[in-house]
Amino acid sequence: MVQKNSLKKVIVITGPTGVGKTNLAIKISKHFNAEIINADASQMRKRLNIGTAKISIDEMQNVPHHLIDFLEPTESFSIKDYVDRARIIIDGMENIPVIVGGSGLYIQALISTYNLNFQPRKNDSEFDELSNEEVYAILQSIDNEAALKVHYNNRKRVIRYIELAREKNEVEPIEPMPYYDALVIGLTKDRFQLYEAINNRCDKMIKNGWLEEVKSLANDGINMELIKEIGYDDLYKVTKNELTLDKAVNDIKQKTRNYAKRQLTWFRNKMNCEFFEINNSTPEMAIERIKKFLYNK
RNA sequence: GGAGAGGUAGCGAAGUGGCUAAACGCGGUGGACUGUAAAUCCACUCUCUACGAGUUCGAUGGUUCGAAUCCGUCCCUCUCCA
Repeated sequence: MVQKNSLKKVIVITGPTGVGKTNLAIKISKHFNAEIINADASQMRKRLNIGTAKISIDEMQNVPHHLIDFLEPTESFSIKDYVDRARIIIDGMENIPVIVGGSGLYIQALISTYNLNFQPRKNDSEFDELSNEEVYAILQSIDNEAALKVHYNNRKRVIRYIELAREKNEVEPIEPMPYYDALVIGLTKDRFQLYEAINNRCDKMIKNGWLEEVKSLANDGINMELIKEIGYDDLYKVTKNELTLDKAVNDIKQKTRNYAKRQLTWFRNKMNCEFFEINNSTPEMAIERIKKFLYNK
């Protein structure tokens, strides 16, 4: 059993999209002379700048940033890749690591001992001809316990559970435990205000040239269908005159709001967050809390 | 002023005498989720003291054992003609 106080201390700043993570992270990092490790899957990708609200070099204010802007737009990447790279960076870091982002699963996998020794997801077509119910029946027959955890319509997860079940005997189980001593700060905001912020930010992104960003990607032959980040496909359709800009913008706002809600569900139920309501708390309060966590004072 | 069409739950939209508290879609809310996670999926959504009860389908008055559905009157919206 690893003693908790022997684990490396890390700060995590998470929260739904548009809540103001970046801003707070910079303030905190400057105060503690910390370094930021990005935990936002979308912001890892190069050239998806405006649409993912990626921090600019200026905004970084000389705070070192890691694992941001390093993947090709459609390059495949997984949680395991992320965890491996992030841990190398964090474990070798002299300064305080501040993990910032909204990809809950990535954060969870990074700060705890997720079992990532299984084979990655395959792209096999074994199940192509089968209905959801039929695929689910296969899972039931080989691992009924796993089957009870998914809905048969959640095809992606059902298939993944089949893959895991087939490997189960070859992979050593790992107890879920903390990997770092993490203080997880979850930023929240009144729902209505959060949605307004998302809407406004989306309008701003369009003004800042998001559509041009999309055009440039498409012009360079990037397969736009492989970009699953919210908005890119909608705007691509606008460039092809398949959708009006107005409609696209509305759809994007809608999808982003839905996404923020899903994130909140995750933070509430899957992560051990200390929530900071952004209207009722100041960066100074967060800094005080972090001081207490780091230096026990 | 005349002729037509229509007013259904937050929105769009079915329903045209009992099986309707009212299909379906959207939105909203809650939830699941250990390898593409800005993904994938599920549930709930008139009200309440909630395995039961109470109020709904523009308003109002009727017909009927029974109406969102049939009839009268009124109000409002849209299109066309003046």
